[in-house]
Amino acid sequence: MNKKMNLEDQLEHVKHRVSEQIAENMKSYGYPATIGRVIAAIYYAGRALDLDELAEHTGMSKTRMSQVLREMTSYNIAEKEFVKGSRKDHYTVEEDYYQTFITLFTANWREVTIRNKKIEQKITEELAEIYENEQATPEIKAEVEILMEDSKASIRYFNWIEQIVELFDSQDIFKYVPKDPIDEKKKAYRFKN
Amino acid sequence: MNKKMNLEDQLEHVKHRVSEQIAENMKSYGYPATIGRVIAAIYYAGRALDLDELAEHTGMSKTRMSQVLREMTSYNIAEKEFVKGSRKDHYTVEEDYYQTFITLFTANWREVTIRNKKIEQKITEELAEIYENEQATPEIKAEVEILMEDSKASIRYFNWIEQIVELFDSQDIFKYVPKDPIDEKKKAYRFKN
DNA sequence: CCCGATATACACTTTAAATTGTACAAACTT
DNA sequence: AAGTTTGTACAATTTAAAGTGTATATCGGG
Repeated sequence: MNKKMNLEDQLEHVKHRVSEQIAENMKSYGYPATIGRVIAAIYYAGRALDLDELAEHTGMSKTRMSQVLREMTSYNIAEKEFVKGSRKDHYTVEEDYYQTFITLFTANWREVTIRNKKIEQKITEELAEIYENEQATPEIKAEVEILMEDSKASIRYFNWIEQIVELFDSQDIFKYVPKDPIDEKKKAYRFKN
Repeated sequence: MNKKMNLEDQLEHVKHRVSEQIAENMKSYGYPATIGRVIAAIYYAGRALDLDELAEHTGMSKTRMSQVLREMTSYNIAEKEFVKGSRKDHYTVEEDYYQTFITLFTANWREVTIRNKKIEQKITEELAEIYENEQATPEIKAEVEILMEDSKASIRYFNWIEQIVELFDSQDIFKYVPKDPIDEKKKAYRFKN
């Protein structure tokens, strides 16, 4: 630790570290790190920021900010906020950690289930076609039946995933794994600013 | 769909599609797609495979197989199985979808909590140091206090994540979101082969 | 103790994802 | 209507991740 740093710089250093930490966590969620930097920037600013300000704070191009904020709004972890007298789009972000987890987790897995159910649909059709082909030998038919079973098992699994998603999305998860009581309280005045 | 394909080829085509589907899903879990191809290869083979066989089935290099299987064993979704009369390492994989989800989910989030708790530790120390510096003005101290609160909130959140991990790892999740009854039954004779 | 077989270390190549810069369209100002 | 300001499309570049090939250490069998 550089002892010559003044206290303001040390504070900035801490904030930067937190920002990188959130960025890294976004990667673990399966999303671009830049999302984390944007969240940190807006959080520390304490107000909605526009694309130029975000580019400034993150040290990235405005183009990238545009891309990332679009992605974030699509997941509902950022939203535009009207600012009087300004033509620029200003963005706020979800600041509740629990909610961000839930939102990103569910967005990811919803996508997965939709994709997989579509594929299973196609596979089922393809298998039925093979099965009904008059050239199908008993051996072939037996193998088709196994693959059909696999497909059904896969669908059952994705139904379970859907229910998991629903468990989080509905907030019911907190019934089984409660938030820390302190955070429970905070919710009450979260929108005071 | 190419009508000239014979039925065996059509079956292979379905299997290949499933393999790619699992591969794609691994990416959504945040792991390399190749893991999915390895799982599919071993599943369809119906027995433990060695690195050369896996390279053959996946069309990839043996080196890559070595890397991926090491990664998989580290997550406990693959394990070596002794095969009499062979010097090669043979691998089996976890075939239960639910369990694979749980294993990969918990591996990922455990890593995240460990990493973040370490960082919060450092940040707390750094903030304490700033706070106790005799040059710290009241404004600085006030800001440190806010950052300290943030840090504590972060730790509370990661404690919650740890509990979520435990919920899955302990299989308690199935109490709240049960498996499909059919899969529940299957468990009983899963190890018959 | 040497030989062939195996897995992997390591440096390199390829592929995919993140990021940028330029150009332009839409909306606003005068 | 000409001139700004803003956001973003699109192609190009950079960076990071996945994958390969050669070289080598390790092990078991003769």
